[in-house]
Amino acid sequence: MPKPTYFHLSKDKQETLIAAAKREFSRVPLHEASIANIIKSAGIPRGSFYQYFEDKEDLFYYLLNQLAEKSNRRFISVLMDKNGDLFETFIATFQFMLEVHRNPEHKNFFKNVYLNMNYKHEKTLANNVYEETQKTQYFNTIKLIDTSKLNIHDEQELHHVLKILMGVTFQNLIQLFVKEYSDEEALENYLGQIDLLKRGLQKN
Amino acid sequence: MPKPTYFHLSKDKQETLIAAAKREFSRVPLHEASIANIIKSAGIPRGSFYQYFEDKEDLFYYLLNQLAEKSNRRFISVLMDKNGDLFETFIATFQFMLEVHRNPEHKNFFKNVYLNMNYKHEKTLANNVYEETQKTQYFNTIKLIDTSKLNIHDEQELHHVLKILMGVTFQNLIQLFVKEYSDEEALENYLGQIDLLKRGLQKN
DNA sequence: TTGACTTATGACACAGTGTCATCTATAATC
DNA sequence: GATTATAGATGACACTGTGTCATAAGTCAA
Repeated sequence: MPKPTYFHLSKDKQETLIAAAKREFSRVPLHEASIANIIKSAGIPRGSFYQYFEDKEDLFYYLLNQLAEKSNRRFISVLMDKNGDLFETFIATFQFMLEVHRNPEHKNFFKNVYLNMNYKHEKTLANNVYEETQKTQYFNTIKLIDTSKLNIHDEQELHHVLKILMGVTFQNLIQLFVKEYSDEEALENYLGQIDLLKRGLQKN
Repeated sequence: MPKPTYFHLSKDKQETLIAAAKREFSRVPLHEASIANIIKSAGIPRGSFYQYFEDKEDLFYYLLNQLAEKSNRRFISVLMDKNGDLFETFIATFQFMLEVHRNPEHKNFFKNVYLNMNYKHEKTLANNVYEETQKTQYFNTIKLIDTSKLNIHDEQELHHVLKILMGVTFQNLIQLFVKEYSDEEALENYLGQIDLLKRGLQKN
C-alpha cells in the first residue's frame, strides 16, 4: 500500500502519478520498469516518489489492485444477474476480459501483467480487497453461488471448484497474449475447456 | 541456450558453474539474483561469464531446463508403467514432486521457481526439450495415453485435458510453497481436485 | 512569532550490468 | 620451429538504476 503521504495528495496529483505508472508498466513489465521513467513522466522529483511509495512494486500492486477491484465488482454483479450460475458467470467474465484487453488503453498493461503472471499478480487480481475485508468478501461471494448445479458435497469442494475455474481462466487469458489468438479462437478454446470441466475428464 | 564457448569447457568447469548458479538461484529468485555472486562463487572473472552465457536468464533457463528434462523423462516412464492412465500418472508425478521439493538439495531452488512461476518458467518446466524436438516429443507422449478412459472426442480435447491437468498440478505445487502445506495436506487437496476434474464440476 | 510537524527535493553512495581493448593460449600452415 | 590465425580470458570502465539523507520549504496551532 502507498504511504499515508500519497493519500494526502490532491486527487489530481494522485491520478497524474497513476497515469505515469500505467504508462511505464504498459511499456515494460514490472521488473523492467524504472522509477526514473515514472517520475520523469509524472514530473515529480525522485525523493517525492519515496515519500509516496515503498518502491516500484508498491505502486504496481496498488495500481493492479485498483483495476482488479473493478473486475471483481463486475464478477459479483454478473454472478447475481446469472442467478448464481458459476459457469455462465465465468464465461461472461472471460468474454468481458477479452474486450477489456482489446481496449488500447489497457492492452499493453495487461499484456505485461499476463505474460509475467506469477503467484503475487494472480493473487492480486483474484482478491479484490485488502486483507481486512478479504474473508468477508469471499464468504459474501460464495453465498451468491447456486451450488445446486454443482457436483460437490461440501464447502471444501466448492473451494476446489473455484480454484480450478480461476486457474483455467487465467491460463486462457495468458494464452491469449502468448499465442496471439483472435477473440474467437480464444473464446472457442475457453468454452471447450469449460465444457470439459463441466462434464468431467473421465469416461463413465 | 549457453554460447558454444560454454560447451567447450571441461565437464568439471561446467558443473562448477551450474552449481554456483544453483546456489544463487536457491538464495533468491531469478530477478533478484546477481551475476556478481555467481561468478564469485564459481571463481571466474566477469568477462568469462559473458563468454558463456547471454545473461542471467540464459543461465537460469538452461539450468531449469536441465532439471525439467529429468522430470519429463520420469513422467513418460510413469505413463508407460501405468499403461497410459493419465490421472494415475499425474498423481504419481505430483507425489514424486513433493519428494523432490522436500529434498534440501532442491528445496529452495524450487521454492524460488514456483513462487515466481510465470509463463516462461512454466513453459520451460512443461516442455523438456529444445525447439527442434518439441513437437515430436509431444506426439510421442500423447501416443502413450490411454484415451479410452477419457471423456474426449478428438485430439483438440485431449490437448485441453493436458492443459487443465498441467495447470491444476502447477497450481497445487505453488500452493505447497505459498501455504506451507505438509505433504499430506498438499496431496489431499490435489487428490480432491483431480477427483472433481474426473467426475465433472456440473451435477448431471 | 515560534515551535512542531509534515512534505519536498536532488545530490550522493552504492550495486549491478554488459562491453571492449588487451592479453594469453591453442591450433594450423608453411 | 617460426608465424599467423583463431578462440578464449580478463578486469577496468561506462552506464543505468536504486534508495537514502541532509536540508529546505510549507502548514498549522498556540
